[in-house]
Amino acid sequence: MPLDNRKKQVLSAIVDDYVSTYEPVGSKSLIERHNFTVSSATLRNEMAELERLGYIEKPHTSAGRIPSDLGYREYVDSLMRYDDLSEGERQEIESRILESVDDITELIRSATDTLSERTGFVSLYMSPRLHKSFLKQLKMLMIEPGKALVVIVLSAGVVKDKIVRIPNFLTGEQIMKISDTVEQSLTGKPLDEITLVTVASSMKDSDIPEALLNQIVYEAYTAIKQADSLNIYLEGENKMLQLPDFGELHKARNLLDSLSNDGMVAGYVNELNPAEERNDDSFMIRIGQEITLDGLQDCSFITTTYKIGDDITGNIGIIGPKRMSYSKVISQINFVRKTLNDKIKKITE
Amino acid sequence: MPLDNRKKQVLSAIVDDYVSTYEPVGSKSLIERHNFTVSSATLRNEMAELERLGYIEKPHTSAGRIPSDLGYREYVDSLMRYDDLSEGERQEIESRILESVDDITELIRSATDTLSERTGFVSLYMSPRLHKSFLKQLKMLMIEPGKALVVIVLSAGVVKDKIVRIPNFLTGEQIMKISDTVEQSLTGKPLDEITLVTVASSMKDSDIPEALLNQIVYEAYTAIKQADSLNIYLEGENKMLQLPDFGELHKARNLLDSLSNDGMVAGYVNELNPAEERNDDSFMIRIGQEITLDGLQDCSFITTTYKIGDDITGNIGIIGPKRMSYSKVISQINFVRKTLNDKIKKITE
DNA sequence: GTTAGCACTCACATCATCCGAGTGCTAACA
DNA sequence: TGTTAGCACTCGGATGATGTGAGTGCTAAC
Repeated sequence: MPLDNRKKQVLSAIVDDYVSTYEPVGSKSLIERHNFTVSSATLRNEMAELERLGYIEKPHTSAGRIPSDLGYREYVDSLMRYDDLSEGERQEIESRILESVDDITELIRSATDTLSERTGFVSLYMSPRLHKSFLKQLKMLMIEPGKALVVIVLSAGVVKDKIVRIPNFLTGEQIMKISDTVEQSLTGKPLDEITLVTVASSMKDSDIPEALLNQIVYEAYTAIKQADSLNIYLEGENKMLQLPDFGELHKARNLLDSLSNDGMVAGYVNELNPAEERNDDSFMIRIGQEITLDGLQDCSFITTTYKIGDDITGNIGIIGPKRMSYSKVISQINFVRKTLNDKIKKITE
Repeated sequence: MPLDNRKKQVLSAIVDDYVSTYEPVGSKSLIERHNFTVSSATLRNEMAELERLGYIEKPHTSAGRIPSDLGYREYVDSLMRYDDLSEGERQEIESRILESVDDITELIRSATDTLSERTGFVSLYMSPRLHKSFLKQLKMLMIEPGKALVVIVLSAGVVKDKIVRIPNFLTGEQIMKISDTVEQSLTGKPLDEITLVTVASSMKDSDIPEALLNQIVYEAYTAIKQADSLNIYLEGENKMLQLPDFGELHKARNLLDSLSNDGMVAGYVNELNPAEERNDDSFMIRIGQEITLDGLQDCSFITTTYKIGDDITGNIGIIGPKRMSYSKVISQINFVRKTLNDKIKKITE
């Protein structure tokens, strides 16, 4: 049963007030701040009803109401109006995100830092998911006997490398030859189609004794696979301590302990990415109890997608208190994403 | 004027008690916990004297005494006894520090993580200082027109790379030739002797028009210099919130805000490294007000040095509350450093 | 030089009290 | 039937008085 119009107004007003004051809002202060044409008594009735429906709740009997997770959800899904950034804000963001650097990672990181600075919350990015990207080059460079550097160039100019062990007696020329062979047979293949078998079979005509190749094959394979590993970068954890939401020490502890487990957070953010083909402009939003990560039930996740070329995507977003100004934050993320994508495009031509 | 024996005992006992209880220690509880042969009244006299000399202080009139920074300093310099780690502890540390990986950075990081886990404090490492290391290889790899990867191999097998812009029309062969030329003239040079002029002059006999080389020269030079940039890695910030020392929110905020400024901390830790040639076993210890970094005056820094080969050093250590068990922490750091150095040696042969 | 004794200090915990913003409910009103 | 005024009630939080106890410095005697 959808909410009637006045209930929507009331809920929206409660969320707005609570977000800006961080105090439970009562019927009387609601009247004072907003242009309701009815009396506080009527609002009390509406509020009682909204509470019965689960959209708002009371911290205790004699206090005002605060939005429940369901209330925030309703607000985000259908009540809030999107803010537009001012020209000044846009310029600030644009100038803050570095583009001079040729390293895409630096670029993404600066976008993430910008997000944290502008929202005052934790921001994050996930490293690009490369399994859809294809191999453009693979070189092996002898570093010293027994040690080589594998350099992998992927579509959109993403470069990864890894030091690997090789048999001690292999010479630089042999390594080059091997790497050329492997490169030739793998070039153009998407990363997720490259398996240990693919790599091995690419070398079966080599004049290096097969038994000796195993180690190299394996190392080259792990180097390729490692390029596709999932990393997360978090920025601005300390800023969360400024928020009243985490003003009690045990809450702050909980929060930071949870966030310090990078792997868990990365896994969760990754899960949020739904169906492969989707609208890039959309946001993944998780509020309060919707979050299945221990210790982050007072938070909300808002993430979206950035793109490198056509095949490679990653996530960028924020983790903030669920009591946040969703419209403001979303419009910030939206513009940062847009700017980031533009600048990535510029760099990768 | 050095402290007489009994004063040393008293100070030492006060530090020990305060560290373990986090409560100001009074004359009576001092008698109870330690085998003093004198009465509490005598201790009170000694304590009044120690206070006059600046080694201990009172939080307020009717409380016990706590060590001052000077008191901790005296304790660290001449009163404490070094702990030995148990066999079990040693084994735990040794097994916790990865050695399977060929990446030295991973190895150092795991040592740092171990430190944080075992002390419950923030641990840190500084990236290796490479200016003393010498260039062993320099390769430029064409990635796509206008873009190349510069790979630098330094002594002790340290590898760095950077993507650089190159003139669009240069071919892969030309790049290889250029990089061979540069490599030939720079190999064996310590990093801090490589300047823009050195790099440029290495190419003056090349058959590429000089004007066009400028960009490459500059990029190669920055790639080399960037390899020597100073990075810091901090681990375990969240653990500090568990400590009573930062049990008040504003203190916790202060602490985390200060620690979040990586650059400041890195600069400070770097400063702590004194004269170039020094005993590697030594520790840099800074206590409370001795620390010139804003917001960290309730902390102590304890850092030491790790080595990669003969030319390359870096720092590893902890930042904890100044009220810490110095002997325990130092022995942990000491053993971690030792283990780390051993494993680095094993990896680099 | 050491010690027992004692008056004094002061942070902290406990408890009682008060205040006020907010609620639900009832009865009257449009 | 929906709206409103009025009212009794709730309860968290602020305020203030009080008591407790660990600790101190000082003095005088050993």
